[in-house]
Amino acid sequence: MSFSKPHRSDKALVPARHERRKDARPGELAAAALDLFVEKGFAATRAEEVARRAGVSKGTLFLYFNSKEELFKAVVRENISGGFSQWNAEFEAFDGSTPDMLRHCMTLWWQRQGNTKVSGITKLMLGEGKNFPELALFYQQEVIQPAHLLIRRILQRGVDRGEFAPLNMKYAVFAVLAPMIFLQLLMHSDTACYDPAEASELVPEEYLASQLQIILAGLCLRPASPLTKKGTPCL
Amino acid sequence: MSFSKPHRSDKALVPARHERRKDARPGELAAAALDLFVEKGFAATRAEEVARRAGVSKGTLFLYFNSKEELFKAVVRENISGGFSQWNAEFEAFDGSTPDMLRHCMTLWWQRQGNTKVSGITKLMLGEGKNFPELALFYQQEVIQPAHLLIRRILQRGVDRGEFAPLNMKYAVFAVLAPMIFLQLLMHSDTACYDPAEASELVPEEYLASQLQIILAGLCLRPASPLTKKGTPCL
Amino acid sequence: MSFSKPHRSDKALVPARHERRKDARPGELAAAALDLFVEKGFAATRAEEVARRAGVSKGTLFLYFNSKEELFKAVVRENISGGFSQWNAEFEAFDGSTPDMLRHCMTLWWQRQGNTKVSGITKLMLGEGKNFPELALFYQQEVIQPAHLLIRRILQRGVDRGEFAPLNMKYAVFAVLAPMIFLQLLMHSDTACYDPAEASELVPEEYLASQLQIILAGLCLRPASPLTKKGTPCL
Amino acid sequence: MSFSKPHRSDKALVPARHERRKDARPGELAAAALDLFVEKGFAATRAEEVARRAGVSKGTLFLYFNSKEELFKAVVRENISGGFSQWNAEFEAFDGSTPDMLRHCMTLWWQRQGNTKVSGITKLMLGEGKNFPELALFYQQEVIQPAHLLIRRILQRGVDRGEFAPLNMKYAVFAVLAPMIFLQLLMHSDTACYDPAEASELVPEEYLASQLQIILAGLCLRPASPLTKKGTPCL
DNA sequence: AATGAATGAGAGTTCATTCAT
DNA sequence: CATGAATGAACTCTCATTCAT
Repeated sequence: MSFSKPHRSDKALVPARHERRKDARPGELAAAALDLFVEKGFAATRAEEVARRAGVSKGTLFLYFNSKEELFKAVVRENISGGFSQWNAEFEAFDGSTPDMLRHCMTLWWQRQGNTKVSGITKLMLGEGKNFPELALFYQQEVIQPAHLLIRRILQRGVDRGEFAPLNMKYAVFAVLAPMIFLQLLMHSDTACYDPAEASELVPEEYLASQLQIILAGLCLRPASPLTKKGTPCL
Repeated sequence: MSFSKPHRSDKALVPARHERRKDARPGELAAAALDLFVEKGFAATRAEEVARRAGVSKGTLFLYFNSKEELFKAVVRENISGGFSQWNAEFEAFDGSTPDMLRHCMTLWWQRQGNTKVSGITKLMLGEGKNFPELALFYQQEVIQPAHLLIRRILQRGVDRGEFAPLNMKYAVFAVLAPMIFLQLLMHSDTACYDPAEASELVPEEYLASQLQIILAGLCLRPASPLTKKGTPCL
Repeated sequence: MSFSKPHRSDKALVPARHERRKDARPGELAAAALDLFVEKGFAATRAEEVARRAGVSKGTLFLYFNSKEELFKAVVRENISGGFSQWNAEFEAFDGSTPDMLRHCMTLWWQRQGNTKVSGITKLMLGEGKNFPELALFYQQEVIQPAHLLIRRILQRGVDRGEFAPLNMKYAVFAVLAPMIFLQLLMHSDTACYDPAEASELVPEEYLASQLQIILAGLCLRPASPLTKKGTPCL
Repeated sequence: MSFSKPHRSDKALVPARHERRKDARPGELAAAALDLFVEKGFAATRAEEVARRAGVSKGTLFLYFNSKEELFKAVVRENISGGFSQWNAEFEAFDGSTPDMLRHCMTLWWQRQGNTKVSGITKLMLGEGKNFPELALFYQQEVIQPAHLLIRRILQRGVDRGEFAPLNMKYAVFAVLAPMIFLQLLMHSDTACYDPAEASELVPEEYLASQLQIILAGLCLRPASPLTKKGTPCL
């Protein structure tokens, strides 16, 4: 660390105004893109508008991102997949009970992502993924899989520590994910799908808590329930 | 009669090909449009492809529908809003308990619509509604409002017959709707959002049953629960 | 004449209803076409609308006229060029002075054509002729040339009878035609070009009379006037 | 300085090709559009052809003008309505007699506009105005009204200075305008309406002069003439 | 590095004309 | 004869992407 080349670190310490702009550009563009992708979707967002909102010209956008799809990937990396190392670190560091961990994660997730523009990306992928196979694949690898893995690790921890009964993992992961996805959709479905007045009746934090309670209730030895596939001893 | 040569008078019974096509066209086009709208979304579906899939030329499509938006409206009318009169008739005719009615409706809905291409329309509106305000308004009026009304009538019946406790209707309606919407989304989110293998773990019928059970459990006098807003005596 | 074949003449005497329609069709179509051509121009008039206004289907129109251009030609023939034989006959029969003849012709023309939908055809050709060379040629041959010829004959009669001085014919013909054309344009220039209130100030009959008076005043030996090209002894 | 190599600082003086084009484009496009509108009319002129004639691609046209109608408006502004401030300034500055002013204006108008492609716009509006109501309205406001106002001011000046008798303004304005409009039509009616050979017989300058003479003759107290409506004391 | 003018493939839509019935 | 369903070329306008400056 202390032996890094001087030039780069000089710049890092006292960047010229011009330089600072330059370094900031990709982030500013990705931020503008996030806004617009969430607002209009991927296909309906025009590259020029992203650039304008970031205060640069259309050409500059393509200077930093080779295509609209690359821009989208950057948005995902910066806002979602980039966070998994922290999530995983937090997982390692946590030392309470697994039900507490699950509750804690859910709360953090809600604050960091669910209750944020970022949740619009989930909705976007749901709606447009099929039309942009490369993005779908990217999202699978960068978001879906790490997320599933993380949840799986949490659940497995509960099983390993004897807090949870043995689980049909695929199903259990999904049970955790479902209410999160649903909430994200709800948050971005203004006039299109619900009378906003009615949609706003649902208090997200309470909804998450109740769903979590139900899930946790299912994470112990019980006879078959409607939530359980025939034959699976437990969630 | 059955062995007579085809007369002109048979025309009424077996319309000439020319005429039969004419009557069939709108339906064929709407069917092709449903397929493609569900597959690609509204904006990404090209009019010409709808026509081609219906076996006609681009011009023919516009012979029957003045615009792509009108085509979409026809798809909605034909597949969703047109069915509300039947739903309402069935509501009137039913004479079991209201919990039974709710279960019955859910089952029927799943067979008729949820477990069908039609459910893709819900997803489509969720994703693209904001970009097509006229369609969003149409969908609100033709689908959302009648659906909400129907559910509300069912719940109110339960209250009126003393089966359910007094309800905060807006919230209760939404509680019924939420799992239905979620399922529809799930069904049309192939590679985009979940490892299909995992998504398929969820058995829709069981999911619906379990959600219904939870809802029904909430439909009687109880103290405040996480599902209940502060102060509301019941779901 | 008396020996003509019976079949055709039977039909001519007592045409079946069906037949009568059939014979009337071309005229009805041409009449509808005249209305619409005058109202919207040639290019902007849709074949289907002509058919609808004539109470037949689009296909029927093309049964009687091979193309929109042929339809236009029929309109011209029926309403303009077909009248030249009568004009010429009247020319032969007239036996007053030539100035009187000119006045008489102008008046008749105003009643028969100028003050009529037909005048819209002149405007139409002026505006769209260049875009439809075949129609332009047809109109030249069927309308412009006969009209010029007729006027020329009238003027020549005046010269021959010693009523007019020798004329530079091309120019003189044009002097007669100009106010007629101008009036026709004015009649079909609603809101597009003049405040209708103002345009209506001009009384066509008086305008024609005054122009005629000026022209007639020019039809005798005089020194060069502004209306005369340098060197031409007279109009 | 004149022999120095081109520096960057020369840029302001001799803008780079790239930039010069940008400033020039709208004008080039409007010029090409003027040519084609006059040649073929508004509806029959294809956007792509305008672009091609201006040496750019279809997309470039719409970079500068939001629609074909906006392009037309720009043509009108650039070639006609933009000139009214100069006309009005010249009106203020002129200090000869009003008949002289009228003659002078007519001459200038002929040089600047009548004897120019621009006169084709008048013909175009006459022919197509009804089919493009928004353009008709624009033309009314930007051309017809200012033109009428200007002529009215000239005539009123004559009245105020005692050179002309009191006038029925609406009618008088129109008397001045009529020959101007007629000439413009004539100039753009090649093969469509007249044997070009014949049309060319009319010498525009002489035609204008003669018409002006007639009008001026009418601008003094006289008993009713054919040019005067019954009851109006003067033109 | 940054610009923004330029491109051109394609989208929805229109309409004269054809032809099976 | 009459129909009107069907066609497909043509039109205006959009936008991701390129590239000269």
